[in-house]
Amino acid sequence: MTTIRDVAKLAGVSIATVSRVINGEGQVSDALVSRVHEAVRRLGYQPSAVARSLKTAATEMIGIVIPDIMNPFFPELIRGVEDGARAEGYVTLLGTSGGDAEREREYLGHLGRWRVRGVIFIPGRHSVPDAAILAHLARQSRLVNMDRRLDGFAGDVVMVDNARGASIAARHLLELGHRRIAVINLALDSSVGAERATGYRSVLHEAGAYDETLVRYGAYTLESGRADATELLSHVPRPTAILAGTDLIAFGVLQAAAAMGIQVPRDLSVVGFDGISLIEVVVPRLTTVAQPTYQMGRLAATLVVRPDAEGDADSREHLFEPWLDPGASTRPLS
Amino acid sequence: MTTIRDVAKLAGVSIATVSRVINGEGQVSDALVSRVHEAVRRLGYQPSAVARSLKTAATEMIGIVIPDIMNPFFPELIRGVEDGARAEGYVTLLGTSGGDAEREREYLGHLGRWRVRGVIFIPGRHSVPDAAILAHLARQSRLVNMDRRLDGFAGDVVMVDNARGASIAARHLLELGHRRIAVINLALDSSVGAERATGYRSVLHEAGAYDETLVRYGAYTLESGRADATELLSHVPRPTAILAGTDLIAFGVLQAAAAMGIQVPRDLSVVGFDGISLIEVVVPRLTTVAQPTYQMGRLAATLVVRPDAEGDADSREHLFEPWLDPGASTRPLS
DNA sequence: TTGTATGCGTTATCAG
DNA sequence: CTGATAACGCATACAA
Repeated sequence: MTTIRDVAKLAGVSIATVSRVINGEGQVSDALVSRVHEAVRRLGYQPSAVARSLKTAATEMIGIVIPDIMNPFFPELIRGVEDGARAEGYVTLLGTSGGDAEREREYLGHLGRWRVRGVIFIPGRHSVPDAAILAHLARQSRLVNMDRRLDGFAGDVVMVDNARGASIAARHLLELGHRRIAVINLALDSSVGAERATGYRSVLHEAGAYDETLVRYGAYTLESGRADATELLSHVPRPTAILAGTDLIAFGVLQAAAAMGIQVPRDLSVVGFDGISLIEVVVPRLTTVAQPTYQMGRLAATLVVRPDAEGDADSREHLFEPWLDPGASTRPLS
Repeated sequence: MTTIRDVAKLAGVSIATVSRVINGEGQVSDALVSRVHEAVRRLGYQPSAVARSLKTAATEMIGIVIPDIMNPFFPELIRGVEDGARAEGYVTLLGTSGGDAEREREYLGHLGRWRVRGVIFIPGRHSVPDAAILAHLARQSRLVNMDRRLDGFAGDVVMVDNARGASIAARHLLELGHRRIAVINLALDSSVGAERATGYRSVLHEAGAYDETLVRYGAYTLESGRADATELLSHVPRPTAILAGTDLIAFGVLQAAAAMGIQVPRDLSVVGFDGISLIEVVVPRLTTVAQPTYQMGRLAATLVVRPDAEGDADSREHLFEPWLDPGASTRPLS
């Protein structure tokens, strides 16, 4: 490897001057500046970020730990995070945990040893993250909790208002005249499932349309949604609408309906949650409650690298507003 | 931050001993080993990967630069890469270029300055990567080119046999009796498009079924596929089948067909390419030519961190075999 | 404006 | 077996 010393020698200056030129600090005469630049160019010199970081005790790297990159929600989130990081000159270390607490620990450990500026952490469903590890990470870097709530966590939290979103979805169906409404939600052991459950329930209950026997709790997968839907749609009388806890679950519902010869939206209205871009792909285009996934990722990254930039520094909880994104999978009850 | 010195002091040993214990090297008496471990535990000490890397001149990081993480093909690839890296104790730095040469340069620069062990590079469609940057990267780390061919590149290449895959798709339709076959392929300026084009053409041509007026070249997007399909499907007589250059394009074809009241597969057979997991979501389930995306990612990572592990070190070109993954979007011409 | 010298937290060499 | 100590490549305080 060529080092700053090689550049200095070739340019006939000291390494301090080379450093100054490269970082644009201090006053250096034009003559030396161009000689240094020339030497850098000739040697193809690239300063070592490793050495630089050791000296400055800062890395210009952030980490993100997500449960599952195959879940279409996360690529968009990552895009936001990466753009946010990039805007500040940071690069992103990615770790996918598969929801496994052991792998979460492993990645958080890596991130800590690399002394990243901060970590955006989305815990898996069953993860009981090692409190000590998190505490240590938080001490040396900024920790931002996203999407799924980490209980007992004191730092910044970025997520959508799940209860609000769920109530928007439920209200939409009620306004369309539906009353026999089934719910296929995420299991209650995740904050996402629990919060959405309260949203669905409170609105449906208020309208006298909450039927516990039509409520299911499953996993964040298409298969889970399909299975639950298949069972629910065989009830007599059949539900006229289904509230799906996520878009992926809603896709499963669409499949189940298609397989049973039930036409959406004629015979059944379906509402998803998340607003992943793939809702455009299915037929009929899914009606869903969307969240500003990309923006949330960007905010999380900004919170990590420039915490003061976000106005109300006191507010640790950044709750985003979801909105109804109407598709062709819902229509008035006829 | 707590350093190796703090640990040494608390344990009453030299920093050399602490280092030995942590890395499990050299001979250290049991007594000191446990004293060091105890001190590490008490202080919550985590060795600095930055300092370690400066000393050892190795980082245990690899980089991957992809064009677009929203393209569902890449998350699966990344999963393979990350698992492969993780298996060797490496972490993954992610960069998405948006196909922009400027951002590619930026990320490759970052990766070089971080002295990563190697880089998996998937160039964007129009990228003319700076040869000098690549050469420099290749000198200090291992460079693996994936998916889209980087011309003039001398290192390892990992990709599917595109021509073979395209010919498999074309043959499938021919065997089903189709003759009026349209092709919606990727633009020829990417190696993927060009190679698939030769596969489609040679097989169709041999069967006397190659009709240049039914061939389109577009972008890797659903919209592009939908637009081209809408136009092609208005031809008289209408094509009875469409070869789509990617699954996403095929999704666009399905949408166009649905919008025009053309039933798949009754009135139109559609074959995709890539085998992304979402083919399960659409109705009818897409017939496609699949590639071992995850495995390819794993191999690329292994090639980077342990190049000797892959038997035939002489062969630089790792071409994977695609296969037909039959769905419900194709059927015999009636 | 420029250069010299110190130290960042490790690993590894060399003595003891 | 254990401990001093010298780098690793850079940024920076201090001198000149």
